[in-house]
Amino acid sequence: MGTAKIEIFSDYQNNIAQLSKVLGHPARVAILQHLFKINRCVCGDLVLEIGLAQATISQHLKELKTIGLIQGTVEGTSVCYCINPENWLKMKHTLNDFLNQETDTPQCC
Amino acid sequence: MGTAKIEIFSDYQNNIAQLSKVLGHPARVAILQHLFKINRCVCGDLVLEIGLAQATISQHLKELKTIGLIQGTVEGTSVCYCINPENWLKMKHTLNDFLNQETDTPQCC
DNA sequence: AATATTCATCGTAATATTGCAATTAAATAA
DNA sequence: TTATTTAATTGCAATATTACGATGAATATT
Repeated sequence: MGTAKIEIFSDYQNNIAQLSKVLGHPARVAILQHLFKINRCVCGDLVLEIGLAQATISQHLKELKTIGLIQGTVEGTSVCYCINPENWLKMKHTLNDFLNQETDTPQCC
Repeated sequence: MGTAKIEIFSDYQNNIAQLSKVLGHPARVAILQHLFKINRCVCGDLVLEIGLAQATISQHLKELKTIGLIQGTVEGTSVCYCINPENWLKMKHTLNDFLNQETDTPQCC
């Protein structure tokens, strides 16, 4: 128990859920927002920008990196992070496809 | 610890995160998909449709209902669930707004 | 070489989530 | 009334997530 039964769901359903889950924490939303806002690599100041400990930010960055939404390049002692445009676009299309579902006929309740 | 520090984030960031979180489980994605597919109220067969225990489905339905994505009407001994179109649209716009962020200039890494 | 800076990782504590069996509650059917 | 049906709730176990201090690894600076 405690684990989602992903094996009984379709790849599509698991994909939507996985992408949404990564966006399901305000710190990760804030990180992505900041990366878009400054529109370039960020070396380090994310810890100052968001008010969480360095270890915590690093953990959130890892999740964003694992799913491919951001990419990092080592620059000396620091690491530069930025949005991965292709994967962001892919996610956008996938989620849009799901969100655009519409009901043709009126609901009954 | 263990709790997200929602107080240090903006309402917007928390809203995006909250909506995404609800979509962050394949069972809830499957439920929503089914409601859209059959395009009318569902009375009961969700437990058969998804392969999870009745108590588990009920819990997921509660989360979807709490955030307003679905609504339920009592019909005798059973309850009819369907999509809440207005709230679905609101969510769609909110998430689209976030997903449509774009980088004007090329990334540096 | 010694020190400082930056970030990842480890270990740990607190809380949340997932899933189910059992029970309860409410309405209908007999 | 007494079943029967349906869905919510409760209680529990297993796992996941969040957060942070401490440590480690890599590079830069002195």
